[in-house]
Amino acid sequence: MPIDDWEPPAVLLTVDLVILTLREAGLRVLLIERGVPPHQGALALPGGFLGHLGEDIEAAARRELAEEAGLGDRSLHLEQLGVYGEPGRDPRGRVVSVAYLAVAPRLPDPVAGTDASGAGWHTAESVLSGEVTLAFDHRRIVADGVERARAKLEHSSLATAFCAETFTISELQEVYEAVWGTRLDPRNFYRKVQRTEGFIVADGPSRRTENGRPARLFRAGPRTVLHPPMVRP
Amino acid sequence: MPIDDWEPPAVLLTVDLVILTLREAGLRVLLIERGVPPHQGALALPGGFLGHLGEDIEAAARRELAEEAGLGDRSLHLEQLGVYGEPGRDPRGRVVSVAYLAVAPRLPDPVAGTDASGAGWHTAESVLSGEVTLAFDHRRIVADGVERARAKLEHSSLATAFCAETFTISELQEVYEAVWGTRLDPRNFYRKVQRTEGFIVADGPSRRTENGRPARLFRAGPRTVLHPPMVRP
DNA sequence: GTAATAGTGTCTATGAGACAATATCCG
DNA sequence: CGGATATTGTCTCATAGACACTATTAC
Repeated sequence: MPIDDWEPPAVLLTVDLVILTLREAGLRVLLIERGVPPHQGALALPGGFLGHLGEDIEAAARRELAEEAGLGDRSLHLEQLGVYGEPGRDPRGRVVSVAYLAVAPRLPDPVAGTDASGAGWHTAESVLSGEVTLAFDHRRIVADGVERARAKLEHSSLATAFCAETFTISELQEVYEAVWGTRLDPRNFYRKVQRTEGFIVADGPSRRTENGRPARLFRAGPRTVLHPPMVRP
Repeated sequence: MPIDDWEPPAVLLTVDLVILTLREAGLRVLLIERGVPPHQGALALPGGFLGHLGEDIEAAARRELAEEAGLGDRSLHLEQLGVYGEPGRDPRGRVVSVAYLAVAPRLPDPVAGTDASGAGWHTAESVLSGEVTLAFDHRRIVADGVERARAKLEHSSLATAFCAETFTISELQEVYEAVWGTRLDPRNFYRKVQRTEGFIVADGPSRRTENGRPARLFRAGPRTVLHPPMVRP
């Protein structure tokens, strides 16, 4: 019951980033090593406080993407994941965090000092299984981010955000297999993707050196929602 | 670039509620008439500031559900919708709002003073079309809430949250038709829902007076995610 | 009986999944 | 040529959607 001179309480706002990408062994999430208390030295998601009172929240997310992950120039997929504001989640006081999900194409190690247990790309599995311990409630945020990505692969063209500008259908299939953790039939996948109007559009005639027949190149099409959806086995 | 004595800025936190239900003419959203500036007298979503610094955000949402909507006792579906924190959205300063989506079963007029243009259940259509004007960015929040509900009807058992404890299959169908704004074939709907294991379970043998053959009664089953999903036409 | 709604049966078109077959590269 | 991957073709099964039909109430 507000009294006459009641003033609403003010909270500290942070953004946290779940940045996903694909590397050799599959789905990875970018972790940094905290340089300041609390949880100094522990692994955590990139992120930080709102820079100033007038900063837009998504702008703050993009700023942290640049500052903490070195992913400033690129225009990667970024979407809001949710708010994590449980009292007591941060010893510095009432800190409410807005989590964002970012998806980056394959790229070289972005952060410095990637020693075995330090900052860098960790497999999603190692984080979700608890093999790697994160500060705050960041493990839960990663879990929510991975689940969001898995769900959006079904109904949106998010998978193309894991790929470079142009890509082959097999590369796109690897995205689905890595994020979902399943195997898909290349032949059925091929047709399914092609028949989904506007999902991918042909680019160059073909590419590829490695081995076997060269594959055609595609790029992301105009469609962002998929009808019918890709089905998770 | 943080300087040595830099202090993170503090923001004011509010919760806003998109409370959906079904009434005669279809999908409705609960709006209140603002009693204080800014936008005094205008229609807006129920909501308000965090009560005190230690209040959990979802708890604040439930508190507002009780205080502003008179829906305290009931245990309705409540899920986080997202954060709306654009600078300038609220003239009182930097106000960041966490929006929640609530779904209520059919119930009598909950709030007082339901005059034509005042507080009460407004059709979702009138809000989305702009026929009814809302304060702040609340129209966008309603749009996001409705779209969330539409999407979740496909893949979750959210539809049962629009129904009473027990319901008939036709009543469940009315939920889908109202939220999606489409017509469905009762016969195919009937089988589809029945074949989705765990979605609904039989309750009483039958009920219903109105007209025609009495319908069997069901209640929500244990399953919350639907495989395969209900498909939006 | 008729009107009305509940519930069942059946047919068809479409898409998913299995998998054979062909194409095109490397060596 | 053989090995590898890309791409196409075909078959089968499950399901969505259309819709005839039966069942059970009120009048």
